[in-house]
Amino acid sequence: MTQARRGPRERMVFSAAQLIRRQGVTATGMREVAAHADAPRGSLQHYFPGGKEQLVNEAVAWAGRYAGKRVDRFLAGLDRPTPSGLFAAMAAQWADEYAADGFAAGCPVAAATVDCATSGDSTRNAAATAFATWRGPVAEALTDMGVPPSRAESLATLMISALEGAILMARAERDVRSLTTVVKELGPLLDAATGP
Amino acid sequence: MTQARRGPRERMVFSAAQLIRRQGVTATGMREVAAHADAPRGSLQHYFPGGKEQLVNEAVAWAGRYAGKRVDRFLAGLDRPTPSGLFAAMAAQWADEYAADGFAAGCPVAAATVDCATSGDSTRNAAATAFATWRGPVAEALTDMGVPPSRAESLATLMISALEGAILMARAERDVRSLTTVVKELGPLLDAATGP
DNA sequence: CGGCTACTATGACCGCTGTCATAGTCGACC
DNA sequence: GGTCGACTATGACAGCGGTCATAGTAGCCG
Repeated sequence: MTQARRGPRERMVFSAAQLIRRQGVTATGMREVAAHADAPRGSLQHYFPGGKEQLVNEAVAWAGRYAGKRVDRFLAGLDRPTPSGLFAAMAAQWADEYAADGFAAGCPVAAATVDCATSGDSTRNAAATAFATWRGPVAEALTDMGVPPSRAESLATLMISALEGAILMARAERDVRSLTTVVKELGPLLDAATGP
Repeated sequence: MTQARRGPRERMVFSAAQLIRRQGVTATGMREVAAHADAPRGSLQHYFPGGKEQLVNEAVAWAGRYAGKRVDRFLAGLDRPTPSGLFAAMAAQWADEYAADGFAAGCPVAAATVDCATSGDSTRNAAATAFATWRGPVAEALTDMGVPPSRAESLATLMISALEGAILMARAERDVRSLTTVVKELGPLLDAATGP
């Protein structure tokens, strides 16, 4: 999944995303990113002349693309695609990670939003497009399942909102209960939208 | 609402919460908190011998209590209390603030979770109890409205999750659309739970 | 070989952070 | 008055932050 055989630049973006989703943006240092990526420190200013802001923005954008691609993966994994099934798969990815590796990490986009929405306008913008990049495939998948296009965007927003909030609570409580709860409660509502 | 006539200690906790919800925990400095509270710097180590961690934890706890009390306020403001009405009021508080004062601030509990869930265990714990302090009154209100106790906790979790996520997206996109969307989509589901 | 570009390697700078140490002020109480 | 406690006021410290400057290496091209 995470090929070590990638350019140092890409590795640094990836490492930045990993560290950001664990510690937040401000608490993540540039030197730390380089060390985590096994990349030379001098490459930072070479690949990211825009400084930390650029690196963070690219990490956020990467996370958005990753989340969007995952949606297609989830759809391929469902033999009988339903909205609730997709949502359950999205939440299960997080629940599985938490069960396996602990509750150390959250969503990088959320971290960037919380940490930079006020100060860094470009980062805030990167987070907005990341959410859009994520929401797009979800809404598209919903319409493919029979959800009217007018509601697909709304339901996609609801799904991502509930998921992000549940991730937050799960990390705080060190318990995946919030994730399983939102899946259980939201499932029927989502599937009901596929009817005429 | 925010009486300036309070002890310096309380003012500092309040200011800490305000700054944290704007900038995050790490980006908020102790000196900055003291200045924002018009409190002497020397009082920091006097009132908070536990250092920044203690101050942050108290700010998070304060936010949790505040959110819990707001629920009762919202209920008092509704002449005909319904689950969807409560949820709409909770979201409207944020939408109104964003419309009036801009999208600078988020939820302090979310900020603390994102910033300290990995590093600071005591702060993570404070965030967990803050969520519980918030969820309690919501679930209680739902049962009072006729929601079976078995589902009340689940729906309260769903409401807070969706709200937190919508806050996140609203800040990133500088648009309250996510807030209004989750209210619209989740309302019928919530009200349907009051039936037998 | 010379020259050029891509990348790496360090070291230094300044600013800010949380924390500690010390001295000072103020008011109440015996 | 004298003493004690609560609170305030500064200054210093050590550490880390991002960033700039400069020098170095490697490889390709002509």
